[in-house]
Amino acid sequence: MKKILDIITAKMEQAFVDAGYEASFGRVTVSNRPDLCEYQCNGALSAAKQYKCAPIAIANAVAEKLDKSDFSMCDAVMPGFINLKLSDTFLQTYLEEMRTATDFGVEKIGEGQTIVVDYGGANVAKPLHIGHLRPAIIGEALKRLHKFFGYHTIGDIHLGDWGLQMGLIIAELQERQPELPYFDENYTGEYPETAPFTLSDLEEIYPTASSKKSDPVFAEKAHTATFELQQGRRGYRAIWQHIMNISLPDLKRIYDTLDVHYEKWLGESDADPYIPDMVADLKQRGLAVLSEGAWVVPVAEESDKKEVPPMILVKSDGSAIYATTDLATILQRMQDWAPDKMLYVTDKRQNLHFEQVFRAAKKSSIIKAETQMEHVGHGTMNGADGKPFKTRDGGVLRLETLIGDMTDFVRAKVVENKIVDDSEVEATTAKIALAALKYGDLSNQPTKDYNFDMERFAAFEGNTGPYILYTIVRVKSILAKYGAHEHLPMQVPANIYAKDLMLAITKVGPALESALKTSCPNLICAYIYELAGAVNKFYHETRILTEEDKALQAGYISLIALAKNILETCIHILGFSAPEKM
RNA sequence: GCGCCGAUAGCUCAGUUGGAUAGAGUGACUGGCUACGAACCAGUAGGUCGGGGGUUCGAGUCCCUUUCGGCGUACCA
Repeated sequence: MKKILDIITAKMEQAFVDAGYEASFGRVTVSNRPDLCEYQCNGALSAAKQYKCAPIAIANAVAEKLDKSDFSMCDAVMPGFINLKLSDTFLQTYLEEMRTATDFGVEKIGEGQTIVVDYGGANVAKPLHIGHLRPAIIGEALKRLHKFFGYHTIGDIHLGDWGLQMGLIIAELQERQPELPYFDENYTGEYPETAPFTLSDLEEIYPTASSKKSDPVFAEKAHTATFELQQGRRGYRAIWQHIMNISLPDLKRIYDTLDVHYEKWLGESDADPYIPDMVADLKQRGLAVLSEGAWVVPVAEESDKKEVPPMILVKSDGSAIYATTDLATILQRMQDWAPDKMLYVTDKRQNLHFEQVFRAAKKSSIIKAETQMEHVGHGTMNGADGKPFKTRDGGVLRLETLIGDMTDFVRAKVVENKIVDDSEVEATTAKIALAALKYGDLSNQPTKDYNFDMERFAAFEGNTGPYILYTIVRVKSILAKYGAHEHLPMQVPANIYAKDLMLAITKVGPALESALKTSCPNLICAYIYELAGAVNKFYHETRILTEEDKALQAGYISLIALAKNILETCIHILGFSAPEKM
């Protein structure tokens, strides 16, 4: 379906042409003065300079020429705005078409294209912490948004399972249990099937090892272990496999509670087989050069305003670094899936790193010239006091703890309100808590830091996830009381609240599309908050179930059913869902 | 040093290629349930958009400058 703005703009452009002006001045926007009009055109103001005449004269001439068949109002007002209101019949027809179309008639602009969304960044052997929340939530939303627009989407967690962190664990393990066969280079037998450590051991081993990085002797051991692991040392590979076997199920379990699901559970280690040939090729083609003992790919460009350091391909100790695995991963993705677009959702501090990798990928033709590479760098989640999130003892807060705290907080309210039966408390609580957590995060611009305030996010009033859910639940309740409502046609709006709601409904396509194009899920949140507000106002001002005019009543039901479907579609994209009661 | 990002109501944030009176939420105060769910709706108060200069008929938005804060700047990820 055509977007309303496009329909009106086309008419306005024609009116500018008919009045003797350039079509480009005919751009129409949503009104910033809803008290005056629904849509507006400011083109006469900008045209005034070029045509050297009063803007109001142009506005009057254009308004005169405009095809007014779809408008109930078209006013040229000082200093030169053209104010528009849509006619009721136009709106009714448009909504009827939205109602009967697939996905509200939103154009599937991603049809036939493939996108890889890289949005996990979870490290094996390390519990997920609050730093993993944003990439998971934002990435999942962006992936679902692309899917909505028809893209073939592949979400890849890109596990951190290959770098120095693995070497650190191996080195620490060797210090603790040097007698294990994994460390005996002459050992040729089978290694035990059971790991010599548990999940909770791992969760303690890694931080301990990490804190010893400043010890040069230990650091050297860790680097050597990393190198040898990457070279394929048998015992180390066996330890690595143990770590994977223990970590992955736990990671999946937690991502499941967040309703975050990956199509691919690949990691840095899966890029490893591609590295030797890739490095040899880059060296052979002269794209990689030796510098300060390391092989690097110079990626600086003439037009750079800043200094862009070369991308390190092979460290001076011979081992791979994250840039190497990221580049090899791109190679693997191009070979296996040939995506048109790759989206990376990670902390914004990695921006330069991805700039380097993307340039190297392009320079070496690992990607095509037209392959879109985008780094969605997100900001940090801070505590309610605006300072970095810490536990009481100064440690990093585990993601599971955060989810648990939010769940406990919400459960207390659910129990207190006694809306659902005891048997449904947990399921309802989980849905509300997830909505609070995800909406609280996604309603912020991805690039900005924000403060996590549990009481504010889980508040059942204001611009929150629970408010959106509540709106949906209310409508569900009234629809259930009304009965079958799937095939009721739209009606001409009977009051101003109905018309406002209809206008809000028509904006779903544009809202989702700009969220897609800017990789900003917060635009979806802003939209559904506006839509939910329109629903609540309408609901509050209009008696629906007691309406005696049955045709009008059917129109009302059809209207709120459509609004509810849009809200549910949008929250599904955001990654949460509404309960039946709350 | 160089570069990137941010600063808007007490607090948390919007503000769509420059446009009409800078908007929400929250907190404060007030009104609305013998009406489909009051986790809702309505209203009041609260702003020299960090400071200064410039471009423009018009600047929160563009340019310059400056203050403060965060971050990045080749062998961590």
